[in-house]
Amino acid sequence: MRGLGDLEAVVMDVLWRSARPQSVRDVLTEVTQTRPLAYTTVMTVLDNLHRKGWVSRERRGRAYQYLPVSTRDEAATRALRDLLASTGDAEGALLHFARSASEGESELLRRGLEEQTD
Amino acid sequence: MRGLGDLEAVVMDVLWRSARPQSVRDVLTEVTQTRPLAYTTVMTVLDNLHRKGWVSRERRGRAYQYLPVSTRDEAATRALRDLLASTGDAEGALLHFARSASEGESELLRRGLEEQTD
DNA sequence: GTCGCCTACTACCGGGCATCGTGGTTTGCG
DNA sequence: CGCAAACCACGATGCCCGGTAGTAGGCGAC
Repeated sequence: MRGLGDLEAVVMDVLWRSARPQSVRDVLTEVTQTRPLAYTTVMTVLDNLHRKGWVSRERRGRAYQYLPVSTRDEAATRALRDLLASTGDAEGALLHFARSASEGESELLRRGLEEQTD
Repeated sequence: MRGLGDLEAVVMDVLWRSARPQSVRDVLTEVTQTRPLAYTTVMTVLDNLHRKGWVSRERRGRAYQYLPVSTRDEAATRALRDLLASTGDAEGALLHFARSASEGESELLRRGLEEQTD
């Protein structure tokens, strides 16, 4: 994801997959299944994500509970718009994307356009 | 643009805006209008872009002529797809994007879907 | 009051990018 | 022919960010 490092993305993924706010230990437990990391590493990452505005946190006893500020889809959409804006020709890019969209992509785009929430 | 540094993006922009292949000196002349840079800086950047596969080059006398490997729109579209793939839920993201598309975005998407080139 | 978990703070390293200098080679011109 | 200008290859430096973690200190449980 744009603006996130590898580990940061992994951590955000954990938060997005879980319905409830997660403590550092929760995330550590999850992430350690596939990647051995120190407690403080995960803590630092969560702190950085908080500082950068990706997650909010509230104290629960002595520990923090972290939760994403946006849903995964919202974050992705924002990233898409950022990317488009950075291309120097957002409209050309979007048009070219739609023209070259695959079957599946077209389907999703059409559906989305119909269900439009504006 | 995804995968490019600031200066690299500026240089790619110069290449994309010009119809013909550009030498280091050409790019330097252009870029120096707004940003004082050494010849070798631009040369290094172009060399890096070449190494990373963003541009190709051919010798023209003693100098290289650089030209983009893809059009701006193609590069942007590839970047969009990369980004989607990196979100962890490409379909959800795309759907959410289409649903939340602005007036102008929707217009472009519809047009693109109609003119579809597959 | 001691043990264990938590946070805050700091540190270090590697990689990527911006920036440029030097040295060497080619080429046009006098 | 000989020199200056243009060009390239290579390497060096500095900075910032992200991954990784240790240490110090607080607080709650027992």
